[in-house]
Amino acid sequence: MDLFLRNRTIATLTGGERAALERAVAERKILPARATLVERGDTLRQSTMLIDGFMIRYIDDLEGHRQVVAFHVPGDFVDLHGYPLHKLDHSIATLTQASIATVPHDALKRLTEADAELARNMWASTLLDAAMHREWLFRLGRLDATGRVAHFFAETNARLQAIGLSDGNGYDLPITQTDLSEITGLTSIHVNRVLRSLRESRTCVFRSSRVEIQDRGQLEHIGQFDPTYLYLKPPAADRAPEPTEKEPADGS
Amino acid sequence: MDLFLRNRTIATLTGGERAALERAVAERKILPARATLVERGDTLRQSTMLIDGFMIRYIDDLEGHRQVVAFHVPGDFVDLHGYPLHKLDHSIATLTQASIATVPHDALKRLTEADAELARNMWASTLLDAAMHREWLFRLGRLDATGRVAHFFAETNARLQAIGLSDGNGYDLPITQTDLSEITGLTSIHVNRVLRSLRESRTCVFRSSRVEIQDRGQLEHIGQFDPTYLYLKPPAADRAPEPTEKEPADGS
DNA sequence: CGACACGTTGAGATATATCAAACGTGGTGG
DNA sequence: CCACCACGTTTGATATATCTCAACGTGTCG
Repeated sequence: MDLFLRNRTIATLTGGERAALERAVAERKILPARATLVERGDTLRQSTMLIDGFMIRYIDDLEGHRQVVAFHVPGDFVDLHGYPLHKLDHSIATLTQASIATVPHDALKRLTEADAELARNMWASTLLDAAMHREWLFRLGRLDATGRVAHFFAETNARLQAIGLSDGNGYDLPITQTDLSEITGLTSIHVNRVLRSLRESRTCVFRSSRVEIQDRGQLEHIGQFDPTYLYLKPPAADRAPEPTEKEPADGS
Repeated sequence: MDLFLRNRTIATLTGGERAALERAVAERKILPARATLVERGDTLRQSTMLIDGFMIRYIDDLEGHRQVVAFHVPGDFVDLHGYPLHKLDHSIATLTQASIATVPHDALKRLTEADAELARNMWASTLLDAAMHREWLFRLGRLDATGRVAHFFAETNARLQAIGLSDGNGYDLPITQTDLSEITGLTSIHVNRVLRSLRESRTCVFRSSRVEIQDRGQLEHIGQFDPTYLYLKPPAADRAPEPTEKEPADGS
């Protein structure tokens, strides 16, 4: 029932739409940590909603080194794009133990054909992933090692805060420094040194699977973090109308 | 009327769907080279189809240095994602003079509400951009300077070949080395050195706004290029079948 | 012809990778 | 309980890729 309650990443969905999606869930499962769910090239017949835990999407290079291309938090529709695309260009795995719900693609087909508005909102939800990809491109292309790690911590802080898993000053992040290196395109050794420098500058501490942010302003400055690309909306999406800006009437 | 004929990037669209889109075009325009079309944060009421020329999407850092996050070729729907998203997280500009067609969002709304299949295909088309973003993340995160440039040349070759603007061994690419550096996350000086090394290894030559590929196998190997993420389909029935990976040049 | 954008080259600085090793810690089995 | 192991973390020394700064070349176009 409260299955998707945490889900505010898909802030684009109304309560009713979320409920419809919920009814379409075929199966719930617990996956172990560090399990591969989908391999690059696989064909999908259902999509996966992450309920609890952390998952990543990644691409391997020739030597088998991973580049992580997306990091998923509870409430994310991990591979909704698998519905229009059918076949995935990347692999999907858990980092931690994860609780998931799967939605068959034919259920999605029925839902989207019945409700064009829902369809567009699901479309938008996959586009948020694309926006995040772009910001990651910026991170890898324009930031130095410290900036990349800071940016990831700041981004994750904002995302987790939106779902109530961070108070803005710290959050649990049960991943290794090697995971961080695969996210930031660095070596794990260098990540370790970056972490030390962030610690010594009293910016933030990553230790025992937890990020403690001591100076959020500085962290976000080092990472040149500007959260607009997350398209986060104020938490109570199904209560208050969005106070962001007046919508151009849609012509409906 | 041959407006979208080149368009094979949206290989997901049928002829009829493409025609419907074509009828929705409100305006055609010629943009000058190096003109900004959309600024990060702008709200969109129409989307832009690129008919001729090259465009980019980019994000600026604090010092105003660009990271290019997407490179667009004729036939691309440059900002279709602006329809569900409304507001863009990045800027859009031309590199060369460009001919474009604009489609109002309310026309898209009508089309997608009338035809769920078309809606899903347009959705898929934006997901191809996301797939490209992911490959670019791989490029920036896991490849060295030579690999990044080689990967971009190989990718662009494949994309242009799909729309008949490359014969597989060379194509016009009227961009500067500085543009290349903003795409690959390098300095223009280093790009210059990489280009020399590609030239001296008889892999490919970039000169006078043209890429000449001397050893496609090696180029793709250096760039670890695997085109599956482009989701290219064999170019319909009206053209010659694509030479698959079984090429006479045995490469490596 | 001169101006300006773009390309090329060199020398030195710096960030990050690589290699090697030690350290801590939680879990496991004897 | 200890011994030990696997895994992740930390540190040091060195190598190397890329950047930075500076200068010079080259083509194009008014």
